[in-house]
Amino acid sequence: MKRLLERIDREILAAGGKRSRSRAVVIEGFFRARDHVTIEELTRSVRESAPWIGAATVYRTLKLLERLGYAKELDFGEGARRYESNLSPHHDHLVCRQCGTVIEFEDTEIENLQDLVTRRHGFHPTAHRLEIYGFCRICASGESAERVR
Amino acid sequence: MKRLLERIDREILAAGGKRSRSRAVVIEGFFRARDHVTIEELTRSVRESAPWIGAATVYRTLKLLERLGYAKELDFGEGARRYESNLSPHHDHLVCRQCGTVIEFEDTEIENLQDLVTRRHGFHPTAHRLEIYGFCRICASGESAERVR
DNA sequence: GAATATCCTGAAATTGAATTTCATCATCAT
DNA sequence: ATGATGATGAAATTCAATTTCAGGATATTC
Repeated sequence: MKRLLERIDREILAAGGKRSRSRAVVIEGFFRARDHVTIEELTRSVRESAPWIGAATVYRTLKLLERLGYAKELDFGEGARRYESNLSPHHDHLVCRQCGTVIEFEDTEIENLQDLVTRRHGFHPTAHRLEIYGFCRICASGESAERVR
Repeated sequence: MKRLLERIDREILAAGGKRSRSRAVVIEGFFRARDHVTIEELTRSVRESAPWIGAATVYRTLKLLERLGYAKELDFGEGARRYESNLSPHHDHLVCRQCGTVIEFEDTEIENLQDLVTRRHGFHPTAHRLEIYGFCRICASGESAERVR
């Protein structure tokens, strides 16, 4: 984690940016937070230890991390976007409409078929999004206790 | 087309709704418009023949069509949502980031693999979205003339 | 270690799509 | 015709996201 933060720091400097206390707190908070956080959730969380931090800074910092390739923006159609760290390999998402749980999965076969489709249309892909919405095992079984989010 | 509009009319009546001139214009405009329109585009278009129609009515009418199963809401991350008619069979989208062209494709193999994935996680799918972003044949070849949208 | 250019900040203002409110009008059932 | 209720357009509101702005912090140059 320390090494990661230092590396990001160096990249920001190399790109003409400067260090800042607030940004450091947000970046570390982001990597420590559970994945798929909203800006609002992350803001609330970093403010516990650094209450002066404004939401605008959190927005700005996550855009920055996205530009540097360390974060990915997600949109599960909830109104607010979510962010995940981009350290783990590519994957897609199962999103439970009841409890909000997000299950990540990886399927190289699907990816291969996607490549076939794009090739068939002479299309040059740069990114894709695949989300499957529905009910997770627990919620589908009716045991659904409470809404997590 | 006439039969379709009449059928929708009947369904609205059956559900306790009433007819209205504005709504009829919007619905017909929607099915006549090219696919994947934004509310703003559709509003502009219906106002050519019915300038009194407000944007709120277009929003409301498309939500209604969605509820009845005749329209689908799309979000290509452009800020504004798009809508497509839900008459043709299920398909996914290739979205060109240069010219905005949307290519529809259908791939039952991908769908099957998706089912496998969900089953593997005990997940009960209700919907999914798969979009591949990149550059269409024309834009990728550099001939890209102008931005259509 | 001062000077300075420039970046970063938090608060507040702004944007823009989407939704809601509200007074009025239109449509359906009787 | 009449009454009940749905639908309308304009305006107000919501809400996430972005931008503005004046002040503060940080790197760089000497």
